[in-house]
Amino acid sequence: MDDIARRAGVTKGTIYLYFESKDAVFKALLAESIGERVAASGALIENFEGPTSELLANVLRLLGAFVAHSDRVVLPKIVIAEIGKFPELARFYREEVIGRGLALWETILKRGVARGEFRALPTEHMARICIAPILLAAIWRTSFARFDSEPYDIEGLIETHIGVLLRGLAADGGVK
Amino acid sequence: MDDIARRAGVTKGTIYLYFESKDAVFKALLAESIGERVAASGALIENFEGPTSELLANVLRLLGAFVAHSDRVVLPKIVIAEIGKFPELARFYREEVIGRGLALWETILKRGVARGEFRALPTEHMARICIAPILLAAIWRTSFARFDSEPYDIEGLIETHIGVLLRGLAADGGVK
Amino acid sequence: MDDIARRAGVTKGTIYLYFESKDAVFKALLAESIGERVAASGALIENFEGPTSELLANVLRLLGAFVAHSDRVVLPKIVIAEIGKFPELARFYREEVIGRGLALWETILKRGVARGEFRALPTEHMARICIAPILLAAIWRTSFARFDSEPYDIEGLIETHIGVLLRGLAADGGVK
Amino acid sequence: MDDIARRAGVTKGTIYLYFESKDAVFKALLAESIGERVAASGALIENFEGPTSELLANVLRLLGAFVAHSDRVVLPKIVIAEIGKFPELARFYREEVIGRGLALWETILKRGVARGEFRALPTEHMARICIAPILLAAIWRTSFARFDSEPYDIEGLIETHIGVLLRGLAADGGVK
DNA sequence: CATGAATGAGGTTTCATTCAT
DNA sequence: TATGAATGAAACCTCATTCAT
Repeated sequence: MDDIARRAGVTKGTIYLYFESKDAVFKALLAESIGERVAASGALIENFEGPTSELLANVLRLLGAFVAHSDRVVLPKIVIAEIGKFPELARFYREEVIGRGLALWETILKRGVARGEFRALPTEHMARICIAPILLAAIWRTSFARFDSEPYDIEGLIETHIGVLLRGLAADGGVK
Repeated sequence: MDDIARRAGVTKGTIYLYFESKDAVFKALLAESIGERVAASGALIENFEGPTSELLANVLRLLGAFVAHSDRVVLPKIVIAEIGKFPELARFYREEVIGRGLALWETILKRGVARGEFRALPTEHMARICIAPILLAAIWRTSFARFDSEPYDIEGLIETHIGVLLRGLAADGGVK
Repeated sequence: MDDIARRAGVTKGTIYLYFESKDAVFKALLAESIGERVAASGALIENFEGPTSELLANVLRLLGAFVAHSDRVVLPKIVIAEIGKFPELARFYREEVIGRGLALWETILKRGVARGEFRALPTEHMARICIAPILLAAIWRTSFARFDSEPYDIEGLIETHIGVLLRGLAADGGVK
Repeated sequence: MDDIARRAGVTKGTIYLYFESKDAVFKALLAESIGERVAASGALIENFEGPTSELLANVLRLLGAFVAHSDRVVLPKIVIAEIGKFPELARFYREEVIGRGLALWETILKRGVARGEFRALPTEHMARICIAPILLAAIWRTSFARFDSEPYDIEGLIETHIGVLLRGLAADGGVK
């Protein structure tokens, strides 16, 4: 908390004027970070008109940019690190962030299947496979990037992921 | 440390006879957990004779089983959680575990390309894409599984991952 | 202080315009609560004309009603609770409240002795014995009453106290 | 806790090796202080053979000596002071100390009535009247004694209390 | 006069580490 | 070699007090 306070340019006590507890600070951060993002993504998905492959690539690039450049990328790491002491935080993250995120991915995947673009694969697994490299990149950037002389190319990772994924998913075998 | 000591059937003080610090305990655990695994995998890869797709699937299934059933699955989570307090641990993990793991995956992928089975894609990214769902499953099991009424089907995830990945990687477009 | 401010319908800062410190707030509260009460009691005692037993009973009933119904009953508890942090408060209470209260009781008791109604007993002790059940009731109401399903009958306590006390004090052995 | 630790000649952390919380420290202190005392008093009362007036005086003198000389006399004050922060402590004290103490006093009083020594008065009130000067003395010694040049004569208080009380309670009007 | 945001010392509690036995 | 009592720094949190507006 001292750290958070110092970065905010205030003292520890001040934080407790605005948040009830450390838990609450994280929750608010998560809610604010995710709420808008999920809403925006939901709208984007709903209104998208082109091929699902393009939609899927767009969403992945959006998330990739977030992980590559936003300060909020620390959130997954914080949640994992604090779970031991604040179990309630895990529940909240599980439901509000992961749950809603997976739901969106399932929507995308089902759209692809319905339009005859994607093969029908278990969406619960596919949603996780889509997101996994994003999570890995987030953990990478917050935990290990400091040891590398040159920054890891997250955008390159995402493009490679998109390429392999779309080919792997394609209904016609991925050939053009 | 109390916890660790209790499970080991000794007292906290005893641990410090064998390890210099908490850091050192984790390091030893990592080294022991990974050392043999990497050595075994290295040998397996070196000696494998069949198609690389089979090799890749075998390794993923091995890792999947590890994540699904071993107690050691907690290690990634512990490393992420403790990084804030023990930066040295992160460095060690980065080099000894991740570094060597990625090297092995690059070996597999290059073998596939060399044999004309896989397309030539940036191996630094592909290695991470291969491993990402494994990491996700590890974090899932250690952090969020408790909130789900029925356990998540990690083996199913791995099989789906293998299916999509091999198709996405295949040199001939993935058609059979 | 936040609590006090909220109940007063102002904010914490405002209190410090009128009082120097938390100490000062309590002191003022004590002075105001007790000052008038002691003055009134002093006058009542001075002007009373009937038997001292009646005077004593009247004063006890007055105090009993105060303890049973007034919000100010919290004062003794507050003083006891805050003494550790505000020693000056204890000194003030000792002198202004207890000292003057005991003096009044000694006046009553001496009146009874002088008029041949009461036995001559050490007034320093008798004054405390008279007041003790009142203090006990105050502490009871502010600290333990919440655990009882039905409220404790403070008026009953006072009447019993008066009965026993007058009999115990009576010069003629308490028989009528 | 720092204070407690310093007086015990250890550091704050050490206390937590033996007690779960501050609450637990108080509870243990109360239980240990009172448990034996109540048990002893219970036995004393049960086995006493003489007149109840003597029994009552003995018990009061015992308690008086405790309040006058024991360090444990701080307990009532501590309970009252900490009630705001540790409500559980109040419940425990109410039940284990006050509840059992009042029960013992009611036993004594009923014995006196049964033997024709005491008048029949509401025991719930009488028990409190018996104990009230003891409580007052305890609070006095722990909170206000420091302001007096010469120590207050607690034994004198108790003797006076006994004298007045027995006379006030006596079935025959208190005359000898 | 009044506000309310901000402070910082102090409170309880945890835990990696040490050391006499 | 092993113990386990003890430490002390650091964590989260509270609250009396201050001060720019």
